Amino acid sequence: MGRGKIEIKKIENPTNRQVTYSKRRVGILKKAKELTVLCDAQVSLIMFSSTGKLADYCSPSTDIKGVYERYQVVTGMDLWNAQYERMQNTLKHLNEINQNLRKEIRQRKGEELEGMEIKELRGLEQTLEESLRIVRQRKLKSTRETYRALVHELEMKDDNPNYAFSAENHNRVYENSIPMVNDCPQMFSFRVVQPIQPNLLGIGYESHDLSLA
Amino acid sequence: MGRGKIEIKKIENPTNRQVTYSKRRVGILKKAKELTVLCDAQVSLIMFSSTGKLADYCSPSTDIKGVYERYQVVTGMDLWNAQYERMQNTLKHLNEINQNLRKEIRQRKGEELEGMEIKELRGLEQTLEESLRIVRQRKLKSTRETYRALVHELEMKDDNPNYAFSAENHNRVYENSIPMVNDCPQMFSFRVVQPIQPNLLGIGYESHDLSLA
DNA sequence: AACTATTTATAAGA
DNA sequence: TTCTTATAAATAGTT
Repeated sequence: MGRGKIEIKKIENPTNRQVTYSKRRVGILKKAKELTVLCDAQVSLIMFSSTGKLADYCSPSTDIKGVYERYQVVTGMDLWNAQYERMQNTLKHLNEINQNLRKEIRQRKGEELEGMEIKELRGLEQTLEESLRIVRQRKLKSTRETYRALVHELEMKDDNPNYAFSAENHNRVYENSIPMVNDCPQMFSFRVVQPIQPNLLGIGYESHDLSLA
Repeated sequence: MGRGKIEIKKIENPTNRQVTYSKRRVGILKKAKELTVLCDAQVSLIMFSSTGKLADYCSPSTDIKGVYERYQVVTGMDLWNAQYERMQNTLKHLNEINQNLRKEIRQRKGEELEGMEIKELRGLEQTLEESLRIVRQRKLKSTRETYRALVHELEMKDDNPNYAFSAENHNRVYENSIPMVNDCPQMFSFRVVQPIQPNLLGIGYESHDLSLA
């Protein structure tokens, strides 16, 4: 496409080469843009001249990073460094650990006991018994403290008739946190931490029966 | 350059668009190759069709990785950070999940009950009771099965005096499944499963007391 | 950088 | 898809 046909081989004259590069660079960039628009394609074109000058084009729907990432996904090519691989391994490892933790929880819930030997079952039974003992102890302690707080409050009311023990007050006091006049209040303040993914991070001990013990 | 001039805008007819893409893809690839050869340039061309199909060219003097590294050097752009940050977030997230799973396990063990409200304690108590019930049921089932196996073996011995009830035989039969003649755990071998990373992956129900139940 | 003869790319049709 | 072909577009050599 010119005054004469040329052979496709390196142009030895540097000036001619540079001139041809300039012309063709414009041409191919135009082609890339047209392809993007006409055909709704994603195109990334990067060129370095023999003198090292950079010219590039990238479809507006994305950027170099995006194209690069997509390219590596499609080709499965490892474009990233050792650090990336290390991170992937860590990621994989953490996932395995989490799977195992989930399994332990399921077993502690009495699910998925099929593969367990009797010795393991006995060990699990013992830890559950111990846990239950501790939790009951704790619950008892909590209950006693709440009771003491209530008694204390009633005593204050008796001692001081001006003390407002209204229904509102009562509700407010017992609704979320229970102030311990003579004990540790932080025990009852419960901060709800918003999990990033509730279904993954949540810890729930669903109460089967909410009536008082 | 065709039977008629076309406007450079998206070709709405999908078939035409695909056909044009195919033709122009060939054309631009040819241009890229020619530019490489004629002008001794480094060219990287990556194209995704609107259907997601990849086509690419890269000068033989380098590869995609090399071109992008060079691009990075010249532009000062960090192509890795986006991906790296995303992975770091995933890592962080997995770690949070991990922490929460560990916390749930600790609480199911009766540890770290300090921050819990009485309602939660009651829920935990109930789930532990339920778990314990299931585990005991399972243990009982295991025990019965082992007992039946033992009885069966003894019957075979009675019926057939030639049946070898040697020490070896005995060990083989009772090595993994546990015969409960009088519920004697230390009698049996305890297989320790080596975790991949003991401190991270192991599931252990450490028996607090190995004396007979 | 412009010009323009010529080659090349490709749009439309088969 | 592939081939054909008229025509548009790109560009080699020139100025």
